[in-house]
Amino acid sequence: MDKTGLRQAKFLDIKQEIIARIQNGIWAQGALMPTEQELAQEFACARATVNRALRELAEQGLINRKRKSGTRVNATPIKQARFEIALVRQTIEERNATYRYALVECAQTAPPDWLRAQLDLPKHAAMLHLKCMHYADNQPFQFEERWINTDAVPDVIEADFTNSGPNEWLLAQVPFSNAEIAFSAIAADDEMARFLATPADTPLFQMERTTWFQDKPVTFVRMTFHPGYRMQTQY
Amino acid sequence: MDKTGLRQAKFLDIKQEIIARIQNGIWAQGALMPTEQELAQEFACARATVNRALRELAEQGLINRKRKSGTRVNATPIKQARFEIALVRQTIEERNATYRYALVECAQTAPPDWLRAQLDLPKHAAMLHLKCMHYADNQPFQFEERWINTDAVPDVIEADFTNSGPNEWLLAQVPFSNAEIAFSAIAADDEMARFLATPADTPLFQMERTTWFQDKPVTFVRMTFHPGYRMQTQY
DNA sequence: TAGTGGTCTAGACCACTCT
DNA sequence: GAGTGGTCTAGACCACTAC
Repeated sequence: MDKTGLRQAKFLDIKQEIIARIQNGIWAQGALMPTEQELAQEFACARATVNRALRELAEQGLINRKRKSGTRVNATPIKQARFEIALVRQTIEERNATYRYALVECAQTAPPDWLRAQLDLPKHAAMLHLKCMHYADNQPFQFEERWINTDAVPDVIEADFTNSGPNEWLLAQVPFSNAEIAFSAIAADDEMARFLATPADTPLFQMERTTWFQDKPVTFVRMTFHPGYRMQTQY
Repeated sequence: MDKTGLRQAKFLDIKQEIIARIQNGIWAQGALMPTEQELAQEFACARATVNRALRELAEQGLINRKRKSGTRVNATPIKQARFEIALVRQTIEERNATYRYALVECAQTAPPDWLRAQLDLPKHAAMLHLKCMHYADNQPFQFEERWINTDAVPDVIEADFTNSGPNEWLLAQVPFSNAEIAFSAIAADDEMARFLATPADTPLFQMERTTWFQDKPVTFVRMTFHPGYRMQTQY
């Protein structure tokens, strides 16, 4: 079907049709939908094709599937917003701005207590503590404060962060780790205010990220953005 | 197969194995991976099974697939963070706190200019303008300011928002719409400060959401959270 | 033009869970 | 017990694209 000149995968057609039926109230919220077999008959396709459409809709949170009891339209859709977390460099270059990086500070220290707790580290763990700045068209864009667990990534001691940021280095060394991320609003302290060229106590958007590699804490980073920064997405 | 006592789908095993190989550097970043056929042979399964594993890894952004050229390990993984956007009521009840709602203000007005621009509305559009509060254990949790396009949802004029919030009503009326969402940090103005029981100019976390239903703007909402609020997730 | 991933099929067996 | 979704297979054709 649908050989009308448009070539779209059949399971996408089915997804669209199902969404439309839900939006138009043909299948009400909380209501039971037809079984995969019935839908496969209606759409004249294999059950696997219907299955893929329904599986993706379930992943998006629009429907709820249970063996034996069937597929239901979710009453309160717990929708998910997806944010792409890219390198600052990419974020800036996508805005057609010139990226510039500067290392502010770099030293080996013992972690503060709150960080030891957060990363579940032993008392005398050795860490590398960094501060750096990211600029877009020479305007302050992001202030980055980072701790790296030298136990998890020994090579970091010899790494040179004068010309490129620790994030890019880490991504090359420790690919595809797990992370926990948090967004919040904070007031600029004196240091941030100076680096981000803003008055003290300005509200700033902050992103914190803790990263593990194979259950070993690797790094904690606190990225504070310039005033007015917005994080946006569709869903 | 895989009758070793563990019951996990084979495509999940394959996913894990591939992630492990990437993490251990067996397949380096940017490198070409074996074809689906070769992997199917190695894992002694159908190509469709390998396909599903690789498809999901590609969705997660770990690998990059192109017809004819093959599958590559992504060099700079644009990872995605997923946030679940639920009703305030749910968010609060999940924290085992008691939810309370209060309507502050509700009036039909013309939209301010910036909102007309944002929603692409005609000059004399009619809108419902609402302010309300959400409490957790009687502590201020979220201040909500919302505009609803009465043209898109005429029934809203007769809706009663004294006992439950407009979001719950809208979800029941306009299921599964499209939305755009933005996070930012702002300073509390006098009104917010009073409602959130905080000094003026306190940094606050704010979430703005614009919602469409079938290409028609439905509502714009600005949710401002109590001081110290953090939005968290794993990825 | 040939190789790769993208999709689809018809059928099968299994796991879960409602009754 | 029986019905539903979850997965897998072996094979097929197609679309894209590097060569």
